[in-house]
Amino acid sequence: MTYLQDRIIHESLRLFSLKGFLNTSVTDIMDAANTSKGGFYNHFASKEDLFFRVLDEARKIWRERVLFGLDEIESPVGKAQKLLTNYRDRYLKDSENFPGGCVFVTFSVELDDQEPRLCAEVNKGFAGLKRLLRQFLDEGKAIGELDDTVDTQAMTEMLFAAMIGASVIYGVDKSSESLDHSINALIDYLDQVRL
Amino acid sequence: MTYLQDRIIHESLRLFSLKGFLNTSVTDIMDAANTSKGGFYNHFASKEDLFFRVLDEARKIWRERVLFGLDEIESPVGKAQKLLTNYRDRYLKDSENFPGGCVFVTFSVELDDQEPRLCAEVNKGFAGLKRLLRQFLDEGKAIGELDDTVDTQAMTEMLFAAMIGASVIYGVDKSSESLDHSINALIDYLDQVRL
DNA sequence: AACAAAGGACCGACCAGTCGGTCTTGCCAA
DNA sequence: TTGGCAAGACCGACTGGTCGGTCCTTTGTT
Repeated sequence: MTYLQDRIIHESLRLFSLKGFLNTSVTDIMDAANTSKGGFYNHFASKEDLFFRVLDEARKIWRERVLFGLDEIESPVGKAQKLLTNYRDRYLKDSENFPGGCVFVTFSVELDDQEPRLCAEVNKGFAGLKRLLRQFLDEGKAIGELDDTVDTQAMTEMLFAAMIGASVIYGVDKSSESLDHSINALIDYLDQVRL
Repeated sequence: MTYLQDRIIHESLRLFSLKGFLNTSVTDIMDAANTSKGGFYNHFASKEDLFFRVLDEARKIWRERVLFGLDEIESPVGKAQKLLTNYRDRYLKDSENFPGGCVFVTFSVELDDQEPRLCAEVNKGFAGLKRLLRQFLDEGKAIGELDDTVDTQAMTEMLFAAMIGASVIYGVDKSSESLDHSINALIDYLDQVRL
């Protein structure tokens, strides 16, 4: 991984977050990374190749930010709550890497009906997050932190939907207040269902 | 409003829902509507003009679908719940007009950092929906349907975020099951906070 | 000398939008 | 009733410009 490759990937990440993949031209990226077509195509086979490399990097950053400190918490519901605050404060508000909002959401919305192969790769990440949330809730149920009657699948779908929605809204209006409110409401909700 | 204009607007609505505004070419629309460039530019000043006309039509359909039957319900919280089921069953699942999912979400995600003027128009609709949800919750509080301690603003932000998120997810995976679960969880949540 | 990195002119395809022209429609005079 | 004709709906080749990608040239390092 050379310095230039790294610069291209990170500038792409910023631009994809702002403008999406299809509407960011390779020339845009070259301008932002201060290089040229030749420089780019020496390191990347195609724009699609760049897509997958950027996606990898975005996932790495996402995990580092959102899963931070989760292993220090014992309560499964507490883990879910910590994940939510991380998601809000350490991930969505990161305007350095994601100035236009969550890049996974941008990708999935623009690619779902146009580039199914690329979108499928994005969706793997979504499935992973959903699985993780579900796991926390199921564990909470298993150790008696949540009532037996709680429908963990429905709760997972709702939490997940609200996280995605919060990211869309924050990407559009950049209002910390709305974001804080919606995530806090989710955290409070988890407190309420906790026994 | 001629027949051709109407056809162009409705085919545009479908294509914008699938591919977004920027990634749908006027030629794509002409092919779908079985007409030609000349035919199009006789009725529309520009692609941007088309955007606003399509947006108007989408809003009309949205209101007709989502607000259906609300005035027959007296309970404010019941209205919010009816709005949620309408949103799910009568709006999101309408693959005739919105085969690629909610067009407002598609617009706002792709336009927020690229076409602020167009995006601002989309956001007016979002603000309206949020105002409506907030109004139902505040009315519920006023008539004693909800506890005085309920934070209606936070609850509104959460409901709104979950609605937007559910629409993103449904647009991507077209899974009725996920959609039903997340919306049902919201409806149950409103039942739980209701006194 | 040898070779990888970087530069940028260039290619065909496609973009939004224009424009000269054709064809259909319906009105009006005889 | 019929012939003439204007309005405007519609067509599609065309324009300037941008797209992703190629390839030849130059630069820098060893």
